[in-house]
Amino acid sequence: MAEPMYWQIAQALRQEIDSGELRPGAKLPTELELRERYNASRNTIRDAVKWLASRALIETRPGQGTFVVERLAPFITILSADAETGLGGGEGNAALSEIIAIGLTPAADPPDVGIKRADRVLAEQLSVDEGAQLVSRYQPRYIDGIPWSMQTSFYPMNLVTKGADRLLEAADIPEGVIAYLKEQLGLVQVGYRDWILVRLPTEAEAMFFRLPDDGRVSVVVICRTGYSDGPDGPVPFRVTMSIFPADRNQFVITSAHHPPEADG
Amino acid sequence: MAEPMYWQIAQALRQEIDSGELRPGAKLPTELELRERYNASRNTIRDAVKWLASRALIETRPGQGTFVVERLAPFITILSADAETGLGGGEGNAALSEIIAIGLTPAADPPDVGIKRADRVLAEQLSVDEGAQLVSRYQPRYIDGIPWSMQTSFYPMNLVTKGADRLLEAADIPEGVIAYLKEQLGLVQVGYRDWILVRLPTEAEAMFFRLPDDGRVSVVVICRTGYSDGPDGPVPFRVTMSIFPADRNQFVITSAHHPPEADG
DNA sequence: GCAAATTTGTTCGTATGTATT
DNA sequence: CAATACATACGAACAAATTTG
Repeated sequence: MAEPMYWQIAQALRQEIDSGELRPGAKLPTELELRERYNASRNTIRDAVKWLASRALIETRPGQGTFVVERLAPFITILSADAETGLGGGEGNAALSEIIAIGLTPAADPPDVGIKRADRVLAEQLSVDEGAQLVSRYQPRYIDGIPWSMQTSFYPMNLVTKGADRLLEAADIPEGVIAYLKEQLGLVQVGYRDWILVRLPTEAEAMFFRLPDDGRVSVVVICRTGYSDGPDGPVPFRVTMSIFPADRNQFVITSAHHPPEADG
Repeated sequence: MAEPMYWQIAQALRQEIDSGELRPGAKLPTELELRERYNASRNTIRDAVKWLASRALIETRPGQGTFVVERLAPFITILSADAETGLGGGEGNAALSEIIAIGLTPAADPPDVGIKRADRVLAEQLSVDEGAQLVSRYQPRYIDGIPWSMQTSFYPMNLVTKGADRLLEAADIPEGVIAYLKEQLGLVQVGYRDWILVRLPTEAEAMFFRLPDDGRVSVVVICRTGYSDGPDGPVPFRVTMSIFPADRNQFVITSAHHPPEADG
């Protein structure tokens, strides 16, 4: 027995889960019962349980027991532009993306509006000086009441001084900011760049999404920079950072012609 | 003291890491030293260390000690088509994506070629019957000798019977399969759909990428379906699944006109 | 190359605290 | 309030990996 005992116990339990003997939502035997079944100490059983819990196969609930996790049906978000319907995958309300909503009702809290100085990354993305004033608009988003994404958009302050006053109002812009800026300033988004990365959630993100306290669920960060046409080429005018829990979100991007029946 | 001791110790150590007192690569005090410093038992110290290790802030090396992790500079992969240079972001050799390579040398092992029956997902993606014969071509990819991605492409068998014999050869197709299929069969990729998700690595993936044994590093799965023009609209002819470790890979997608200086 | 010292990994036992039913 | 179940914390011993002498 080259492998440690807790590992072997974990594999045995995993096999029960994989085989369907223990179905999602099912309660595992208590630590004391497992202690007897595998003839190991309670600490060893706990090590086995932790091995499975850190891989998101089971979860422990103090006072209740240990349960096989129930996989959430993933939300699928369309990131791409449909060439026919326009740029930016449904930037109507959701600035970044549109969900495949079949009987699901997306919602958003009114935005928190603030003024922020550009850090190095934002300054580079928006082609402004580091420390330049930006308008930030933060919105938590929900699907069927479940926290879905945290979205923050940043705009150079000169858009406000040029007349886009509503950027500073802490109220939703129902037609979408892209449409508002077009109407108000004639600013047209001619393209965008998405930058995707995966990292561990901050404490605030873990709290909002109700992620487990350990670091087993990452978040996907999608940072979209929108461009308008300028005299010397494209000029960035908005950066949107959207945060999604990685365990229940997937993304689809289409390029050029694609078939309408597009899901997995 | 509402918070447990191991948590407080973990926070104290995290603060030392965040403040730069403990720099990346630095060795933490040994468990015995921490035991004295915090006046706790070794098991409690170990719980604190585990808390930090599960969040990828530190790593333990048996026989050596505990060290602050050194962040790898992320590889950035371009997923999008540049409208001018053609479809599919440099599908020359790499089927899916091109890396921003500044002095980096990408490489790939010769492909493993196999025949596989389509499972439900592949059958749907490729619009073939479940169980239909597919050619699979698997290639591990490296950057500067470091495992970078695992890439598997699936093609309907009828491409072979129509004349694309080299799909069955266990040899690289240097000009790229897209170019080969165009030359050989006149098959043109007119678009594609990328499907992105994050999940825990399989055992084989963890081994190939040398990921830590615990489940703290996820992988990003990018599933690209390529389409050609058919009499009744686009027809899928290839599915490529690429696996990347989430801790050292980022992705960029551009849409429409975008500025040339595009990185973060 | 080997033996000793160092350091983390595994396993046991025990006691007490906290959350839920 | 009592019972149940997981969480925290202590102590101890031995094993395995690595470095050092």
